[in-house]
Amino acid sequence: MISNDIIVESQDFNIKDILTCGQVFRYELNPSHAVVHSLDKKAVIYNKSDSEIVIESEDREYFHNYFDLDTNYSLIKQSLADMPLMRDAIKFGSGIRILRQDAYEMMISFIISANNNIPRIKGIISKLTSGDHFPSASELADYTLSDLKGIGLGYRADYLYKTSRTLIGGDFDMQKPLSLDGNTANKYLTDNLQGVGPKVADCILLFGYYKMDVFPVDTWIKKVYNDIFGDNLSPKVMRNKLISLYGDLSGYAQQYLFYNKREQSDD
DNA sequence: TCCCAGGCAAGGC
DNA sequence: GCCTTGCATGGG
Repeated sequence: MISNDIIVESQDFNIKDILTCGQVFRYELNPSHAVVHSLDKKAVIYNKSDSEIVIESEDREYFHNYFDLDTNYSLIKQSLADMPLMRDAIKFGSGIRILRQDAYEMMISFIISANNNIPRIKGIISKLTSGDHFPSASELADYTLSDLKGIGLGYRADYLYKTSRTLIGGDFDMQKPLSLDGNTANKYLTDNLQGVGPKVADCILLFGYYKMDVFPVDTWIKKVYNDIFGDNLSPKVMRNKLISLYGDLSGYAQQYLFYNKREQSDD
């Protein structure tokens, strides 16, 4: 019997960095191991030795792709190292990888994330899922508005109510963003999905469509930007300046910067 | 009590 | 186009 386990070198792979850098909400981080959920699939991750990590699951191929194991993060970090602000951030989050998550799950998760904090986001998503099952769009559409409000969504209940219906309505093309550049894809999402603005759209594109020419600007990135450059620009201008700075590596750069700032600011 | 959290929609200009 | 305002909820 062939094992489904994946063995990964720990060089560019750190469980805590990957799970707590803000890209994924359905995980548990334990001293001895971690568990991560993607749609209805689950993987258990643990350190086998100082140099090796094991990923256990029932779907080796899925999680090979999910953990982006065909991308060389040493090269990415090398390319970013000489760019502004990056050196400390890369050192701090050296084990980050951008997970290739499901686009639909990212839509739901990041609609919930708007003007919200991470523990609460995790709690709400946890209430939406039953066991390991993440609700499909049509299952979400079966919830009444008061059902959704009852799990603490607040005004975001209306966003999920409407967006779930858009997604099952047939006019929205889930594959469309794949063929578009970052800016055009961002517009496609914000034009069609309730509760998806520029920032949430960039998160969906980065984590759900693996597009690197986007730069989610949230409160933490604003702090980073203002710390360094001092000027208080609009999120849109800030985003465009950052993308022109980091180019096709913007998505990676954003995660290192976000993780660094947020963790260093913990009380 | 006020401020904040991976912001967005709507309305006014 | 840009700018302002209101917004549910829970934690500090």
